[in-house]
Parts: sequence; structure tokens; C-alpha cells
Amino acid sequence: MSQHILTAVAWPYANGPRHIGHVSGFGVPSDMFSRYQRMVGNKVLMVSGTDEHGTPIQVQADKEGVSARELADRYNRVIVEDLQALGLSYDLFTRTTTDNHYAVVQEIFKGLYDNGYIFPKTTMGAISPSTARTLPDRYIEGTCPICHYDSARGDQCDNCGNQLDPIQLINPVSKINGETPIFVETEHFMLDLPAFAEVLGSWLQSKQGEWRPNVLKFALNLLGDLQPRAMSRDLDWGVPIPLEGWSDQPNKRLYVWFDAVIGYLSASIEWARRSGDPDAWRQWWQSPDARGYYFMGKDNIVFHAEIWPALLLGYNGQGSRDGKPGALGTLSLPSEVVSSEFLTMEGRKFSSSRQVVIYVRDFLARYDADALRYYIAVAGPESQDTDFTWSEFLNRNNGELVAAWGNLVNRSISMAAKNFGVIPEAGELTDADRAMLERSRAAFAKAGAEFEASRFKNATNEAFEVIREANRYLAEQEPWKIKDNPERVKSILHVALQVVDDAKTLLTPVLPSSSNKIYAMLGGTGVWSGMPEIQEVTEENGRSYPIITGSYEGAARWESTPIRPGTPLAPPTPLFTKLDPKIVEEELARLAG
RNA sequence: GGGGCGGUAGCUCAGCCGGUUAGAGCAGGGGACUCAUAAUCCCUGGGUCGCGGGUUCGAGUCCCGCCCGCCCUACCA
Repeated sequence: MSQHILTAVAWPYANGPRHIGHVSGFGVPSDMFSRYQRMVGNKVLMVSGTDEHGTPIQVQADKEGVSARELADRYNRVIVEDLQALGLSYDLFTRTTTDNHYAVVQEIFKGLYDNGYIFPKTTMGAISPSTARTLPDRYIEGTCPICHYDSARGDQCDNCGNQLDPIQLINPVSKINGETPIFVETEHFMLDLPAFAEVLGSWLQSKQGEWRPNVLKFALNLLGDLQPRAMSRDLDWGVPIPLEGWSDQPNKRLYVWFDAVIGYLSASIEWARRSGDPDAWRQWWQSPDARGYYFMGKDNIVFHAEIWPALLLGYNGQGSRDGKPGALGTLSLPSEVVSSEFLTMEGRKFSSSRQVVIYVRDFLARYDADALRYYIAVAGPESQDTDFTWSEFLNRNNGELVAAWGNLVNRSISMAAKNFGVIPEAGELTDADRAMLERSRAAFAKAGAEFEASRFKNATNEAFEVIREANRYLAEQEPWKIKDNPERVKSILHVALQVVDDAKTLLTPVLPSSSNKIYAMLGGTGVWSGMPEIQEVTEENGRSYPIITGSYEGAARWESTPIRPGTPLAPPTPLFTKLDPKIVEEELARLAG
């Protein structure tokens, strides 16, 4: 039975290029999941985009002397190009600065407001006297009033760990320009999170045994101490507040996180409009059979397991104040929140400023996308922090991708091409032949269950066990030694090629572009697993921007497909590039400086 | 300070509800083979499962304490 699956992928923040840690946390895992789901016949809608509002972008833009929009435009394009180059199969990758996004965000805000879940509150905020801009707590530093540590942040003291209000700091200064902030009264809209405590609690309880325990535990733990949370900021770079007396205020905008999570919905709506059926998004958001999977790094759990569900519940009128659904109708909560851990770089945290980083762009300039995808699949931060090292990358690439998998493809096809020029027909099968074929067929159920559960390491390893078994099979059968028995050689190579074909299917979610190549090598026609493309689109207001989209209706199915004897075979060219061990030192030198 | 996660062979990691001699891949050592990007295959050495207690007939596997690393702590996405 075909199901509708929403793959909601965390939105990369557009204040700079993204590094391989980012894509290992959400991009590649969500793509492997989506490709697998499409192969089993489900209707996947995979959406994301760049997150472009908020203070960090404004601060970065000020530093560079450009407008926030110019900065966002620049990095939106860089990120779009990088994610496309990685082969991430978004149905739509858009951005948060579109008219559509603004409209959807404002609709959600109004729905929450009308249902009584958002209320105004006056608080004290810090502003910079020279720019008149609000300073977020993070950007204020001073002496801790409790332990007298001299570089406590406005929100918390790193030394004693106490949470602070920036107004308590002794000698507060702006981290941006060193001036002393002034504190003024300011009015903001608060989301009434406590009104959702009960319904969130029972919703989370119902996910017991279904979600990863770390995500669930974390979310349940937060329930105990829910406080109203500000959903607006004193800033001009953001979505205006859609209420009379507020919408025209140049310095009141919705909090960036409020608008960012709504992107999943707005992007779905934008995708539907572009597809020609403006209501098509409802099949993923309003059908009780549809499932929504959200992929992100662990730092985002609170927004996806707590705040986003609360926003949806409030919009639906399902919190303790009740209410009724807004104009879009009742919206579905996440089915699953899949959070990954963090990748570190040669034992250290990624840090752009300290050059402990490798950007996706730089990586792809020197290495193949599938090489990175493979590393992430098999050694990524799936259930715990993992360390990226260049020597591990070299080993994985040369020892596994090239030596085990690439070589199996190469030796099988090249023997068959050289001896017969076509895919040979099998004669009578031996026990060993049948065992080999059975082993590879059995892998579909096993690896499939692993992909379904987002356990990409296990899924990939299952495929590699088939590959190792196939190399062993060839070593034992020794077709090169029985040239006098061509019928037996045909059978052996037929079996080997069938297993190669199966393994390329098993690895399609992980290695789409090399699987496409193998598909073509074995005589496949048309598209096997679709690849994303960049399209330039123009808004009604005349602004144009790049999106990632694509048609992913390929031939790829999650099953063993019989190869067709007689199909012409050309001598193969290597699939993967073997790397010179010298790259390890070269890359380490780049890191250092 | 509070919460979460992790600490298993040289390296990267598997080890659901506790159950026979603790596993894989890579690296190391020895051998075989030559179809293949000197790839592949076979054999092999190697572990006080962070530390200390406890529960149990029996504990990497459960409980308590401690040490170390990482993440979050809600105005960093």
C-alpha cells in the first residue's frame, strides 16, 4: 500500500556556507531515507530551504557592510548549489524570504492568536545606543553577579552555569562593538507553552517505543518546566507581525525560529502550487495515513519535539484553551523526530573561525559526492558523536568503496564483457550459485528494515556483506581457471552480475549516482534513481531565486530485478576514484591554516 | 548547577528486554590467487568491556557512586 511520507529536513541557516558536519546531521540521512521510501513505492514529499532571518544574519551582514537580504541571497545560492551537488533529492528546497512563506507564517500566527495561545507581554530588552538595534542576550557580555566571572554571557554564565538576565550583569558590554547597552521596555508576543503541557505530554507518551529514546526522553523532560516563550523580536529582518498596530512597525518581527519551523508547511504549499495542484500538500499534512519524518541535529530537538508541535496544536485549537482550526484546516503533528548527533573534525569541534572545518563545496571540489555520502552513511553521527578524520575517509574510500564494491563491479563486468560481450545466460545452478543468489535477495528485507528505521549504518553494512560474499564467491568459483568449460563460466558470471545488480539496488539510497552508472552499464535505459536539479524561479514581486527540485520517478524499486541475458556489455570504467594517501597530509595542512 | 548521550580489541564501531568460550570492518603478521583501480580470497595475534561497589545461579548488558568526553540549558538555526 502506497503511503504519503513527508520528509521534513532541517533548514540550513544562511549566514555562511555549510560544512560536512551540517550535511551529515540532516541532509544526507534524510535523502537516504527518502530515496528508500520512494523505492518501496511510497509518495515522498521532501522539503527544506534556507533559513534566512534573525539576528546572526543581520550581525554578519553589518560586519560585511551589506544588507541582510544581500547576505542571505549570497549564501542561499551557495547552499543550494552544494546540496544539489550532493544529490539530495528535495522535491522542493526553497527559502524563508518568499512571499508564500511570509503569508503562511502570518496565517499560523493569526490562528494561534485567534485561539488565544499568543499574548503580548512587556519585558526589558537591551539595545545598542549607536545603532538603536536590540541586542540579544547572547551578544552581551559582562561580569557574573553570582561568581564574578568576567566574561559571562547575557543569558548564562559559562563559569558557574547560572542562568542570567542580561540586566543583572555587572558592566555589560556589547560583543558586537564593545559599547554599553541600554535597557528599555519592549513589548513582545509570547507563546503560551504551558497551555500545551498536557496534550504534548500525552502525544509524546504515545510515541513511546517508536521514537529514539534520547529524543523522547529529552522532550518529556522539557515538559516539566514549560514557560511562555517570546515569539517576536526587536529587529527589522524578519516576518512582520500580522496584527493592526504591529505590522507596520519597522522594528517588530516574528522570532526567527517561529518562522523557520513553519517552513516545512510553507514549502509544502509552495511545492503544491508549483506542481499545478495547489491543494496537493494536504495529502501529506491532513491525511491520517500520512507520516511526517523530521530530520535534524540534536541541537534542534526542542524546536521539533516541543515548539513546533505546540504551534500546530495551537493552530488546530487543541491546547488547553481549545479553539478552532485556522483557514488551512487541521494540520498533522510529526510522526517521528529523527535527530542525529554531532560530527567532529579530527577530534575538535567544527569551527569556521578557527579553520577547523571543511565546507561541502571544498570537499566536492576534490572528492566525489558518493564518497562523502558513503562516509556519512557508514561512519556518520547516527546515534552518537563521531569524528571525521581524513585518514578514516581515505581508508573507507580506498578499502571499501574502491577495493570491495568498485572492484566487484569492475571484475564481474569486465570478465563478462571480455569473454562474451553480453550478459551471459545461466546454465544449471550449483548449490553455491543458489546460496549466493539467495544471500543477496535476502538482504532486501534486512536492509529495508534498517532504512525504514533510519539505521543507515546497519543498512549499508548489510549491502557490504553481500558484496564481500560475492568477492568470496568469485574467489572460490575461479571462473578464470575453467576456460575449457564456457558454460560453467557463463553461469558463474551470470550469478555475479545478478548480485552486482542487486547490490547496486541495495546501495541506491546511499550512492545514487554510482548506482545510476551501474544501471546503465548493465543495459538499463532511462532514469534509475532521479537526481536533483536547480531551477531559477521568479516571484510575483519580480525577485528571482534558485530552488532545488526534481523528478524522482525513476525505475528504481526495492527488489531484486532479474538481469537480462544477451544485453551487450562494454568493458567498464572505474566507478570510484582511488585516493592517494598523500591527501591526508595535504588536508591536515589545510586545516592547520 | 540541572538534563541528555557516550566511554567495548591499535583505529572506527556492533552488541534488543541480563545467560554458554565478547563480535565486525580496517590496520598488523603469514599464505593463496591473478578476472579486477597491486584489487580479491584464506589463516592468524590482540580486549581487566572507564573505575568502585551492589542485585543475581549468572552482568558490557540492571541499580548506586565516581572519573573522563560531548551536547542541551529555552534571545545561536
